[in-house]
Amino acid sequence: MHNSQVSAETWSIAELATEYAVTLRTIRFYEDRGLLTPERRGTARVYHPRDKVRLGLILRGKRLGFSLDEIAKIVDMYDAEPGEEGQLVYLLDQITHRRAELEQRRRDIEETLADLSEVETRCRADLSALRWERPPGS
Amino acid sequence: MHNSQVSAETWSIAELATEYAVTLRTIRFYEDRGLLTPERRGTARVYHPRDKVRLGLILRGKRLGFSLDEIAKIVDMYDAEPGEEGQLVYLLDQITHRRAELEQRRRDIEETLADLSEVETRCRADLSALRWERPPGS
DNA sequence: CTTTACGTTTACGTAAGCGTCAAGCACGAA
DNA sequence: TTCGTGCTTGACGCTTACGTAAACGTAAAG
Repeated sequence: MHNSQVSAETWSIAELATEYAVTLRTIRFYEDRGLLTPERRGTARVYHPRDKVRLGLILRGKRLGFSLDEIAKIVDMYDAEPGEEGQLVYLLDQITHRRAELEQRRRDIEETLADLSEVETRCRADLSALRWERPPGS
Repeated sequence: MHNSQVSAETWSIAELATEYAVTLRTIRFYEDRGLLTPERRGTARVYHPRDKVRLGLILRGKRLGFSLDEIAKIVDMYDAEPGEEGQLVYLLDQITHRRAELEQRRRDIEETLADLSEVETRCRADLSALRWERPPGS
């Protein structure tokens, strides 16, 4: 073990890939789209904590069904420099917008979960009905 | 008004399209993928309440970021015939699966909303800081 | 030196989810 | 009959988000 001092400060592409269960291709693709900007050590990519966090955010965004373009905007909000007033106002506006979207999604999820429970109830009823007419052990 | 009696029992493709704010193309595409099966009156499509409900479910599924294939499975669960035991067991399994997915998504949403609140707080702080150093009316 | 592991770029392939014509039927009004 | 309106079926195009080779570089280990 030759890097016990600064260990876990940076990662290779393969390390990130296995940790987040994505392919190398995927990670490179995200870089291509400007979502990740790893350091280069020679030709190889070196990922810093910032990149790792961003990858996590990207994947969470994907689970939420956002497109990479949308994710780019969201993720860039996180490490935006204070900037000028107009920029800040724009950011706050974006936040309001995203929040509304997410709350709609949450409602959709609640509804769908409720529907699933209904289907499940019906399903269990059908099942026990089946087992009545054809008693256990047939 | 010549159809005041059985009105709202069936709909044309255009009616559904405007009501749900999608294009005709989209609706036909969903039919092509087996998600909708409208009646045919001559050459025209006639949509019954069942189709309308399904379209609503499809669009909700889309908002949740499911693919049409996944949506097909989900939606088909809703109006599955009682069927045999194996089928019912399969269905219950699917329900468990979907529920897990949705709950993951809900967690993702909660986290993202929390993050957004953080960014917002930081943003508002930066903003008021700016307005302090450069007092109102500059 | 050769193998092995790990990485690189370039580039074509593909499935999903429609948009966008083009060309034509059906039907009521003028 | 002709027009307009609404609907129909192809069929091609496009973007997104990668998969999948192909062909090559680099560096440590045997």
